[in-house]
Amino acid sequence: MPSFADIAFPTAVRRCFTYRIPDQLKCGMDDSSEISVSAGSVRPGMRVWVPLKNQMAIGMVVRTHQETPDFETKDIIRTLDSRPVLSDELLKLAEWVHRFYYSSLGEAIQAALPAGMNFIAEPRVRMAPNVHKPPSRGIEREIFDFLNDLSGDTDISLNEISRQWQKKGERAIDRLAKKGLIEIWQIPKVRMKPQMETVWSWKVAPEEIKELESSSPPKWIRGLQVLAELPLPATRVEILAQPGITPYVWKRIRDSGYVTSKEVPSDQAASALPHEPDSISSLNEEQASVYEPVREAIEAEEYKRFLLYGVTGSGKTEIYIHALRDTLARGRGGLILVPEIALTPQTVRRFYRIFGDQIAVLHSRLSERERFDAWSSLQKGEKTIAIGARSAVFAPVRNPGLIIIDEEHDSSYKQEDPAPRYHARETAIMRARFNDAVIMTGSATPSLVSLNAAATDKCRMLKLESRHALAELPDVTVLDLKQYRSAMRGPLAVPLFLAVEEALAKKEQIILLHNRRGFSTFIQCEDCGQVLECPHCSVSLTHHRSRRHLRCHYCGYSRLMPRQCPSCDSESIGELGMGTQRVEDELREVLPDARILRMDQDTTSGKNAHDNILQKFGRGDADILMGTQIVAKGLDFPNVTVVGVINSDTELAFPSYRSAERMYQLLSQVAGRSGRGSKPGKVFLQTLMPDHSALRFARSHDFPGFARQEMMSRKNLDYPPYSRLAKVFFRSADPQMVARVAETFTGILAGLLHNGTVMGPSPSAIERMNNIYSWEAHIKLHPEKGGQFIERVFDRAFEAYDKEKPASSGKVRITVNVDTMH
DNA sequence: AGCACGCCGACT
DNA sequence: GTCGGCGTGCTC
Repeated sequence: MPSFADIAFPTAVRRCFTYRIPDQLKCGMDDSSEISVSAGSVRPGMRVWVPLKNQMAIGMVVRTHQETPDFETKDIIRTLDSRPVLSDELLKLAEWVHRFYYSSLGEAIQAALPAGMNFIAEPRVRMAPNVHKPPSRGIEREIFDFLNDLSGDTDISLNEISRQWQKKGERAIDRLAKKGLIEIWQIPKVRMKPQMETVWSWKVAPEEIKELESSSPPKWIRGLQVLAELPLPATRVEILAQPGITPYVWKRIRDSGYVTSKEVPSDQAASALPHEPDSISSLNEEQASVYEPVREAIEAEEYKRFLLYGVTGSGKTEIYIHALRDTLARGRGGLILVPEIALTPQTVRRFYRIFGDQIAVLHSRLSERERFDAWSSLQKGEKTIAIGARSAVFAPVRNPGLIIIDEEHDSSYKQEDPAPRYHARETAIMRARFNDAVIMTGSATPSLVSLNAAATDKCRMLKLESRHALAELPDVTVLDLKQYRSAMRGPLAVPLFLAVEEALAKKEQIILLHNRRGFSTFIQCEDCGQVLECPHCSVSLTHHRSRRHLRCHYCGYSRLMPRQCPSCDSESIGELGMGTQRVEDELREVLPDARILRMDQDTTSGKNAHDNILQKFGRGDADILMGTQIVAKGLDFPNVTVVGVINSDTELAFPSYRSAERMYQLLSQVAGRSGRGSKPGKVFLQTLMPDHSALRFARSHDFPGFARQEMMSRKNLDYPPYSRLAKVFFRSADPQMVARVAETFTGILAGLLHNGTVMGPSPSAIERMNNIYSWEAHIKLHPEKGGQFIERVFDRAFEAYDKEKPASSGKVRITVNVDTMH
């Protein structure tokens, strides 16, 4: 009976393709009717090499079956893995992502595989055999000669040709292939193989060595004797480390054929971090009682969801550590997700100290090789805990029994682009369900989505009320900038300025947050009101003072600062808003003796620049750390006693239903930077809107109050968590066509869904970016509806759209973003 | 999404 | 003729 395999490809095509499994690649049944798996047999989770259209491609087997399809099938050529690289569990998770976030299955699978294992085919070219007459002229001749000069039957990647000759080269290659002068074929581009190293062992039997010795010069004999003492196989480095074996002696031993080499996978270098498993601290009374239900759930080995709500410093990490320990004790694995920005050596060290090299760290700053090795060690079961950012939700931890999501409200858990546009928190919840695992999410300012889950018993809320014994919540002062207009010292209102001076005098440290989201320094004409905008993106240009030019932060366009308004020729054009650079300059003027460290995108572009700046500040090499959002994220600086937010309102300038939530989170996080040690902290929030709810509640650290009010306003508007918001995004270089397609497609959606659930379409906030126009529509889905519903709605919409789409609408890209964060 | 194919206008 | 741009349709 023929067998078939459904195969997913890493493209945006949402459906799978069915291939025949040739007999030699089948999983047969043996006599005892147990499945006998022969090497190379096709199983789900393996990558295979198959013909697709008129070329070859790498695909992922997602299902094998006996259902003969009603169309012609092609054969699988061969498998690329000897065993599945994706477990059934992760395959199932990828399928869920594929439905729920409306991505292709291949895209979801790609997200679950480490970089370097991405399934991509590489086209190669070489001379056809027995070609004598070269093409007459032009690029064809040039490329022909180039290939002809390659020695023997050497081949070269098509990419190399494209790099040298660009598009023209690709055309020429096509023609050369048609004439039969060259051959094009593809090989699977398997970038990552396990790291290999060369080891040496005896080629001759030990008895024979004795004989050989007598006829050799004394230097070698000594070398051979030393070598005989060594346990072989050994690496070259190990061998040369022996006294008496000089590089020359080694060369002679090798060349005489006493030894032979082979390639073996190398082990990972041992980690140098401190490991003290016994340093696990016992939980205090409150932590212990909060932890109790978690412990019970871990014991029961069933799906259970917890929301750990506690301010910074209330000891959430201790609870995570205890939960992990109890999970490992039951022979199950653990998964820890943290925001990328929080994935610092400090965080890792804390877990490493207890669990040692049980932990695999999945870091964006690791090399591809290192990430692949970390991934493999989890898959092989050598490591049982994974810690990483968003994409680590797919880490191949075996039999995961516990998933931890720290700072669960953080928006970096949502992947916005490219597809799959998944939310790691929601994906982790599904993974926990599939595995009968416990999931614990934690935050000082939980997302409204999670709070709602707790209110509806989908999740149990656990509260840690008290901050660590010594640390007290800081005093928060709201400074109304309208009242301090004539009492400013540079960018600081007098009370903040005085607090900074006092801290400086006491040799304490200060953090200043200058929020730049939404707008920064822009140039406006005081006569006609014209704002200088980027000619390619409808976004205001940012003034960079140091270079006296204006720059678009989206596309990189730059121009000199004009003397006159380009629209009315008035000379009264000037700066509004304030860039971080200028705040720093003004700060230096009013605080000439303070050592100021600036941290923002401009100063943290280098690879480790971010860590370096934080380390510098941590060591006390600077008094003031000033920067954008980055400075608000979870770091412990015990000597910081004053935190100031220079402009608390800018978050609100960004149009989004989540702006208030984000603003509260930001303010509360930044407030948490103060008073982390034994000294009490002071927080100052400068604002033009002192009555805004986020500020009002932040002043009294009243997150529940803020959440209650925000929840009500969400309910009134039917926004998340009371609905699920999906964004449909339309992009094209043709402004008329985007608008038309957006109208058509949105109309279809409105016909498929209830009244009032489809909003828009409208041009995006940044209508034009890099000369691409974008429109968007938002739809509100019932929050209880799952992936099946989402898939059906959009499948139907696209089906209907295919029938009534206008001519040449193909250049409009339509993307779906379920649970979008903005 | 790619990518080939085929149609069409602009040229050595 | 032939080169290159762009719209259309397909991938088991």
